[in-house]
Amino acid sequence: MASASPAPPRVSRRRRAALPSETRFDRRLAKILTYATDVFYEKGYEGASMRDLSRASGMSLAGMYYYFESKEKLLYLIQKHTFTTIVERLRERLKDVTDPEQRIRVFILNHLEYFLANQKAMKVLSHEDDVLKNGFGTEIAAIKREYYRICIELLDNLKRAKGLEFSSRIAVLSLFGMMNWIYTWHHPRVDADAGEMAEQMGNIFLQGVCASGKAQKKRSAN
Amino acid sequence: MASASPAPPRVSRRRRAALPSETRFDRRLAKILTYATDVFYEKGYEGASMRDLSRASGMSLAGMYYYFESKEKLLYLIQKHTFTTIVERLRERLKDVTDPEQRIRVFILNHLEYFLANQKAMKVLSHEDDVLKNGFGTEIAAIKREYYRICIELLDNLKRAKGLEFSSRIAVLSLFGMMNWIYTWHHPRVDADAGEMAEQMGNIFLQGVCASGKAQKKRSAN
DNA sequence: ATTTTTGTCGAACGTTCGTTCTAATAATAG
DNA sequence: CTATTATTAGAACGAACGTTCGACAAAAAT
Repeated sequence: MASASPAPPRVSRRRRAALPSETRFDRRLAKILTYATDVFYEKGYEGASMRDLSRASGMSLAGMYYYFESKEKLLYLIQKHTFTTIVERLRERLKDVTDPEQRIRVFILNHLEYFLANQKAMKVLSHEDDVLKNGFGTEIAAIKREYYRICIELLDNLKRAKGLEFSSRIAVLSLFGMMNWIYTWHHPRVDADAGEMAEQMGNIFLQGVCASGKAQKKRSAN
Repeated sequence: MASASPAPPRVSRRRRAALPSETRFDRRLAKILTYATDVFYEKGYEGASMRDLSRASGMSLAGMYYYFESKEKLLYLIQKHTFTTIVERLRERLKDVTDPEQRIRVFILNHLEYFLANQKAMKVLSHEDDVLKNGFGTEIAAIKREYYRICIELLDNLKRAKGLEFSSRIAVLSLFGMMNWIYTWHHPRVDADAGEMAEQMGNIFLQGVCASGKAQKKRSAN
């Protein structure tokens, strides 16, 4: 498996890379990724076998390996695509907003909207956080760190604008916890949609950090 | 494997259930549970093999099955013990406090203190949430629902006492998210201890729900 | 001292795992 | 219509899986 395998014939990947920019290969691979996401969502990465994945995709076990070289790479592709997309969309949305508080609300809304619209993929991203090894793992970790950085900066801006004082790290990670935990309990039938959820979590979080950040020393309140 | 196996000799479990109330068997089993928790923490339930567990326990593969009848039962024992203990301690602590806000702070402190003192077990409880099937699964789910109920009641009391209005469900599950997510990021060397963490998360959450629950209709704030 | 019980182990069971070989088909091009 | 390339599948690989068996040592009871 490791070292230099003597056979380079496989791994053609992109056809001629010419015009259509989305080859049949790419489209089929994307389909497989979707089916695989379903299976990983239901059984977890370790619990899902390649045979489960092939059955769900309607493709033979061997046929799968024409599209990707290992189960681990498959998980990597899912995570990379999901995470890249959510960061992309966030950057787009942040362009329109300047108010520090609103920018945080945009962050929360973007996260929850994408999370609930792609719940399965986001569970696979959140839950199978530390299963990728070596190169794959570090690449996903880098995107994660970047996403974290963005949120920290948004919060630091709010602190500066409002003269607040609190630990950005704990606040941000608490916020991530609130949002990411959703995959364990949200049911579209009974729970509110992303907009409503973002409103409420935004309220709790923003009023929380604003109020608690104001009092340098503890106040007895009333 | 299924059906009525002809051999009833195994499954003696508790020795004579008499005086010492903690037999050698129980003590050895508890040790194994601790080692197993470490392994599940590192590799996940599906990713950890019985051979991994036997190696960590310093006991032969076959020897393990003298103490429990399956890998799933082992996970069940870990989760049950962990969850039961945290609820027990909570009940004890709540006896001393009557103020609704303080009771919620007690809840948070109890959760975080136990979480950080037993981080591995708590990850195994949080992360391997839906892997137990049938009887095992429903029993753990029942404790979880009970724990959730307690928290909802604490929050409803606060709402009544302060005349607040917000969704208890979203608030509680947000709080659980904040707290449980810790297992993904908390490092004892760099992050604060449970008391400090409970203080800060308690601030964010309580000020958050209090402030956001006061305004029935949205205010433009400033 | 010997029987019974309690604890432990090496070896193996049958099954499933991720992956690969080989060869046959479908699509595309000349 | 052939040559070529992209795509699929059957069968098998060795390794690892959870679990069980039967024999055996240590401890406790008689």
